[in-house]
Amino acid sequence: MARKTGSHAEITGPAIRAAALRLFARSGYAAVSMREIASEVGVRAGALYLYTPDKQTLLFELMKDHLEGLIAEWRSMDVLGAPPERLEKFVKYHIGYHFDRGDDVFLAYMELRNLSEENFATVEALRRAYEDELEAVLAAGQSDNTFEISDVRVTTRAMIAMLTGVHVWYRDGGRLSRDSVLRIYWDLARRMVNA
Amino acid sequence: MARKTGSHAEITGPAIRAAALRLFARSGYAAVSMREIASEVGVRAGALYLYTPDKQTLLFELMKDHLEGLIAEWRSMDVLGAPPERLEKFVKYHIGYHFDRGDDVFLAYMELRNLSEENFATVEALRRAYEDELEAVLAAGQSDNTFEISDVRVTTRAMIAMLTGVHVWYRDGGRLSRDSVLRIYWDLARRMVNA
DNA sequence: GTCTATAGATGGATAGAC
DNA sequence: GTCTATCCATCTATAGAC
Repeated sequence: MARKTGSHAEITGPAIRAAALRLFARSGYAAVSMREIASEVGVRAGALYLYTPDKQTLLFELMKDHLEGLIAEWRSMDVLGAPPERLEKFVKYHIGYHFDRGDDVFLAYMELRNLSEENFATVEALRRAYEDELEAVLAAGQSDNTFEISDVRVTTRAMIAMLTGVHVWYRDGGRLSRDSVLRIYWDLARRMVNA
Repeated sequence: MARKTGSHAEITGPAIRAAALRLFARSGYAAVSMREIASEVGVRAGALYLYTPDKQTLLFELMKDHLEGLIAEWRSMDVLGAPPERLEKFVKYHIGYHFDRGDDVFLAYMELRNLSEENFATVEALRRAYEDELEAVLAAGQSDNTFEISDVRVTTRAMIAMLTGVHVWYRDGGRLSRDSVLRIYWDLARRMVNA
């Protein structure tokens, strides 16, 4: 962790973001100090300001980059298959993302309150765009009668909440394997739309 | 809001708790100052310490009292009906509680990270006890084959997450009435267990 | 690029007057 | 029961040395 004085632009920047992500996710944005982040990286607090104009921007960019990546990656893999296949793919993609990047997902979910008004609007639009990806799948299935859904919008929100909840309890090495969890949640999602 | 100096023990105590609840839910525990709470109540910060030993205890008691009430009220109304009826009752009870006491539910859900180790253990046990109430209903339905569930524990958690998510988007006066929301979520929950 | 030092603000909590 | 005043810790962010 500790590091001697010198030039390390290539590693310090990402290290700061990684430390901030981990600490924000664990303790909450407001409860984490810049000194704490710096200490985790092995620099002094002042050095952080070479990489971010302020703490708020650090939080905002973590959330924004995460959500943009989440959406872009999904769009790159969503194909025009039948709605049930697309839904299965979405469910497993979403939960798989939680397995590997749980802190990112958690942060984007928990720290909305600590964004400035302007940053909140940007992040909220991204969250809505991601939700719309699932909603499009459900709507497609309703149109061709492979799904039976009473309210597409509410079902979308309910399903996202259900899937995101996996981060509350899942830990690697526990009672269930990742594959088991994927199977169970896909089964629940499938039933929610009568597929 | 502002109030003259004098004795107001009967109203100041509850007013402090109400203000703290609202502010903690809106901005997060760590982001709210004791001065802010006091200002909302119409007293100075020092006066708060006549009613709570410290800020941490204020948070803890809000969460603890809410969860104890949530569990006690449910236990007082859960009867030994058939599992599908009991599940319907639970779903509507849980969401109904969100409608009327959204801040309490939100707080107990979001501020776990800001509890001291000891307080966390207490609150976590209460949360688990509430989860167990739903799990008992699902397990009963699995035993008598009115439900078809692949993993009772995971289904319990998934359902709680789904139901709790209603607080993210529901607002009175929106597109859907409370009754519509209850109906839609009950339908989703019913499908999750193939009832 | 990082450090030391510090300005300037704000935080939780307490003491003592009323 | 509440207020004023304040202690002391801590915070974000900046300035200037290296």
